[in-house]
Amino acid sequence: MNLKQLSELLGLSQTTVSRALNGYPEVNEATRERVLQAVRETGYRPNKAAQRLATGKAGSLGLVMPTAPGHQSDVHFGEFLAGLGEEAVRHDFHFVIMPADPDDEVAALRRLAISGNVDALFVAYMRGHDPRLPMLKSLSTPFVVHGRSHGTEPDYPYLDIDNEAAFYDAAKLMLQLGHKRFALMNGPEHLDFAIRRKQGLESALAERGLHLNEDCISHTLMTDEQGLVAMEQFLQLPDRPTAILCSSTVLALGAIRAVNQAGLKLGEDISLIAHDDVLPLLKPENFSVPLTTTRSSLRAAGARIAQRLIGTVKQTGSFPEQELWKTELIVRGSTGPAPKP
Amino acid sequence: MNLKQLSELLGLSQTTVSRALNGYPEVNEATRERVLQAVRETGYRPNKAAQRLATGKAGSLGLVMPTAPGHQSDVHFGEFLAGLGEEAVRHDFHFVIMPADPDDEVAALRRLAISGNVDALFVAYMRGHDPRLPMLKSLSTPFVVHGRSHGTEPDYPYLDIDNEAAFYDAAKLMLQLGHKRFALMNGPEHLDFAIRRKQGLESALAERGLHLNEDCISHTLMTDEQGLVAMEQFLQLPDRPTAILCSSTVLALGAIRAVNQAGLKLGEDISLIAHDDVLPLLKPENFSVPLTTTRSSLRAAGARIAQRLIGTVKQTGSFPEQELWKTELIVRGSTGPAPKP
DNA sequence: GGAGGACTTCAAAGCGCTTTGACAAACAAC
DNA sequence: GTTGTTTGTCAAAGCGCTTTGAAGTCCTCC
Repeated sequence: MNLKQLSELLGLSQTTVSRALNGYPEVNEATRERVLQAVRETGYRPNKAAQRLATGKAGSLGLVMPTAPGHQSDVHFGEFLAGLGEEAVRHDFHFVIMPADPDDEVAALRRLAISGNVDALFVAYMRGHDPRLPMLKSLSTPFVVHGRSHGTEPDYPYLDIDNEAAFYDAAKLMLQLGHKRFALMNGPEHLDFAIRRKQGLESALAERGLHLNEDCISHTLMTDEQGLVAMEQFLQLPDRPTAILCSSTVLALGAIRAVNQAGLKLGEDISLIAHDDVLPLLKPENFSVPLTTTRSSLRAAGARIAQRLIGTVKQTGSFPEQELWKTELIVRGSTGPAPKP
Repeated sequence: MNLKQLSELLGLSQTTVSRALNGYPEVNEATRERVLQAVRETGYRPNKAAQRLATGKAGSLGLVMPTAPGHQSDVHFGEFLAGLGEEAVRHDFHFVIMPADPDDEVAALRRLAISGNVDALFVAYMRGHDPRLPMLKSLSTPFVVHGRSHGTEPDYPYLDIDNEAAFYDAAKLMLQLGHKRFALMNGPEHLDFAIRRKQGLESALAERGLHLNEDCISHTLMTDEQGLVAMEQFLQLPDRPTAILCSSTVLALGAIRAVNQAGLKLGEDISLIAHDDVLPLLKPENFSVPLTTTRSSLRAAGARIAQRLIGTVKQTGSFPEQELWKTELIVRGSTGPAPKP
């Protein structure tokens, strides 16, 4: 059943039926009702590809999903997608997800944009000097970045959390508790949030004349295994750190296993603050020792970005181009006074 | 840059350029090379919507993502998507994801299929007597179901794991270890896998003349919190169970917290076997007491389904309509002999 | 020298929708 | 009775691609 058949069935032109369906005012209400009735009876649905072709709008957001045979799937991605979805479902938008090898992201994003399949793009996993930004700016597809790109003029639309402040505050708390020896379990070095969190920690330390030793920084994928390995290494250091900042509750999961295996007590021998993306699976309060965290909901960020993107596409309302969300520092049991030497 | 412009630029007809790009044999190799060169220089990409409209094929798989403001995002979904993606990326397929309220799944799936936006559908979270099956059969869009639907003639294409055998085997192991009092921590009651796993357990018990008490069955969402709650209730039963079968490592996570909090020892006081979907975040070997599991990779299932769907769309090769994968029973530390009374 | 083939290329139709510009019909105003 | 204004409807063009059917060119072979 297509528009032509439907209009023949009704003895109307395609124009009139199309307008009746799309809410145009120049259609007699009685006619519109007849059309709607026929749609209900026949189950007619407009062909999206044709609509897209005719209007240039498709009601869809595009994103690139990094994937590869060996590539670990990322819980953060799923959670973010849930946030996007929550908002998209309200506006009858859908997603076009292009899976791509992480090394091929620029090209994949470009393909997606130019394909004419999406109205707007969402971009994540930002790096320092991210090569996708110049590319995106040269295109006419609207986009919003989750995160920022260190080293690039911040003149693009983004939503980020204040990673630097988050880790600055976390470090401050540790300092107040008397900790002097810090370690940082961070995400991959090239990622923007990792850069900023490190800066946040370092500037808090610098204020007290302290310095972060290279041995006490790990940059790894955000998996619990990597957390375990990194923590094991920290614990073997001659002058082992007592204050750990950790970029994810996922890393913390492994880190805490290492602490337990070493027979140490979290919140006494070792204090730890993790960044909490509010993953449903890893609630900080559910850890055997509840975790002190810097918190910001990934899902809420997803919903907000969807809102901005859809608003832009539909031209309803205007939004700030740049948003920087503060994180909350939530103190629980995993932080305590520095142990006496 | 569109096909018309490109062909004018080259002084060729649209036909020839189109054929050159799509690998048709009736194009002079020299001409094809010229076209390809021009594509490289101009960055031309065909408009997908137009291609879709012209060919009826879009190179996309459709799926419905259950979501709602209060709805917990599901790690299993993300992991499955990763599997689909892994395969899709090889064939330059993408996904169209329609977020939908869980109560609206049938309609959402229908919309997605009829929209003409997808070549094939993937369907999950199967229920007993699933209402989506009759609907799907009435459409002409190819689809593959992950799971099965208890109570429906199995004449539709599916990929499932042998849930019944998995839990039958798990129960057998427990029985051999001398356990007599069983409990089941299952997923939502209406879901197909939950039905079959329960059957598997019950038939193993029946062989020994044992019976599963209603108190000893929980049907909940697969979250760690629900696991905690369910286990707490089991532990308060007057004649508390010693053998727990658990439908997910996520549930097990909470369950084990409850066991620990009760001061009991996993693998001694309580034995537990969980089903392991091979989530990267929850490796059974990383639990403080490594978990005995029935294992089947969700990600592998996703990849396989993508393979089947894409194969069907592209008409390359043929695949079995129905596949039933065996799970592996992997014995680790969480199972031990039944405690002496 | 003309028939038959192989090889290339092209103009035009069509996919299903939206939108432009034209046009009846009905009514109001002069 | 003409003109002007709404109101509701339509035919046709166009979105960017693929594909059909036709046709031009160049060989080969009798």
